Amino acid sequence: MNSNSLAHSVGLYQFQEECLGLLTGVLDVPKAISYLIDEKGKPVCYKVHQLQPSMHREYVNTYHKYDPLHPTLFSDNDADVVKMSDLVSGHERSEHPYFQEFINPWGVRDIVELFLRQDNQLVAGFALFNLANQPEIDADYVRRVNKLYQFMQFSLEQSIASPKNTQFDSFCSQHGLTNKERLVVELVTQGLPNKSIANNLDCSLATVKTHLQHIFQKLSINSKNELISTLYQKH
Amino acid sequence: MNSNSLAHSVGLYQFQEECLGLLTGVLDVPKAISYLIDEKGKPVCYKVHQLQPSMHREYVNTYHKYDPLHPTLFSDNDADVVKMSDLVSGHERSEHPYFQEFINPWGVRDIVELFLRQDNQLVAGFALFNLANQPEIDADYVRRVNKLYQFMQFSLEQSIASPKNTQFDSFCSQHGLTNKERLVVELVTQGLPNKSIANNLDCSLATVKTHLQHIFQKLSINSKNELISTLYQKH
DNA sequence: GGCGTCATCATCCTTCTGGTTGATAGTCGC
DNA sequence: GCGACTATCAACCAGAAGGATGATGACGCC
Repeated sequence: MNSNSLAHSVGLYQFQEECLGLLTGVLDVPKAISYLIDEKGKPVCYKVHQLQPSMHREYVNTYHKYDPLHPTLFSDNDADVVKMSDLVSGHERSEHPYFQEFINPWGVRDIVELFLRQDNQLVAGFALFNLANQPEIDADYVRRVNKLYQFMQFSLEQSIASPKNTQFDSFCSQHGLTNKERLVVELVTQGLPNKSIANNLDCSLATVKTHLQHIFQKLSINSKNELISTLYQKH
Repeated sequence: MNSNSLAHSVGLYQFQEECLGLLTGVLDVPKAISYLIDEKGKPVCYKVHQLQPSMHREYVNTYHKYDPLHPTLFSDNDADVVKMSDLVSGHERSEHPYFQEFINPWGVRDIVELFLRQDNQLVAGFALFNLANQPEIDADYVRRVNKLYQFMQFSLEQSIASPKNTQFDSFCSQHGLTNKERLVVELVTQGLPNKSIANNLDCSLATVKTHLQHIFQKLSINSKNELISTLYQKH
């Protein structure tokens, strides 16, 4: 277990939700989506804001591989707030199937993507949509997004170092939980049923159950209920 | 800040600065001021944003004692975001020296004050000014302030360790749980399966399940997992 | 007395969980 | 390369939990 990925599961799930609420609550955002990024760089735990499920499905099934804002493209640099229109030429915009078949038909003019990092590694992303029937994204909007981003990143860094999370961390290390197992624990503490956990992690129910089995064994417990209560009683 | 309050507010100083930056960066705020609140309820560690030193001096020397938004007035309730114009009558506004001599001459039309709390105790405040030459504060502005406040408070709770004083009683009363139901909730938080709960309460499994049904209805949840997690996270 | 609430229990049915076994595939260290 | 660990998934089963409905006795209230 390396120190990078250690950071992954620490309270991120709820943090992500709060961030999405902040962005959509403060800015004029008709659609937005956020995700965590697992140890392989894959987006998981999607949370959407007024985004059609069918649009998301199209993206996940097909178009994600053409996404010029896909997190894997930004894992090795230090990009934080990126605007799609700054990256894509007019030619691409009119020619490439990603735009012809996906972005344009859904009425999307532009997207601003935010990347949160821990120890220089991507851990979460947020995509804010700008639609064709809206005012265009201007410099002031970008400035605000940057301000919000700055505070989110600050808050994230604070949270990780906080006693609450170091306790969670040491709890997990104490019992030798792997990264995936930690993430599962976190989702369990949110009160989610296994099916939702599987959806969030984009894996099968069987996998979730196997992870749980291992967690139960490592902690010498028998149920998710016990997991939550032991977790909170230690704190 | 003395050593006492330092212990109380480790990390708050920078947190306050970041919050002020967030508020002034995202909202249209011509002047703002923030402060921490020491153990006696006194504002300390002022940080200003485009606010004239002389105005601040006047306030600190003289007018603070008339301030209808002064933190001491809100320490015993759970006010979070407060607008001056909601508290002050037109009569006061035109008659009272605080307005005649201080607020009005400085061109201030309205003020929105935010109060951050830790363990139900005030720890920091933020005053956002609205000037006479600006658009008036509207509902949307207040909504945005509330969103920002919500995230600030969340971030604070994440960042700073605090003995989780889960007001269990108030939680139960809030949702109108009966005594038996409270008892069931308590046993659920111990991670017990229904059968054990039944044994503990010396009643049948069916009864426990009925109690749980009622609890779930009252809290609008679906499972014991959710029950435990809402209990620990929301309060 | 009648009404509402609370606590109690039962039955029936569906879904979710936990436990087990077994299998594949990738990574890491030696 | 080999073994240990990790992540993934499948199938199966027993038992637990969730949801609906109905019923009974106790209590307090107007």
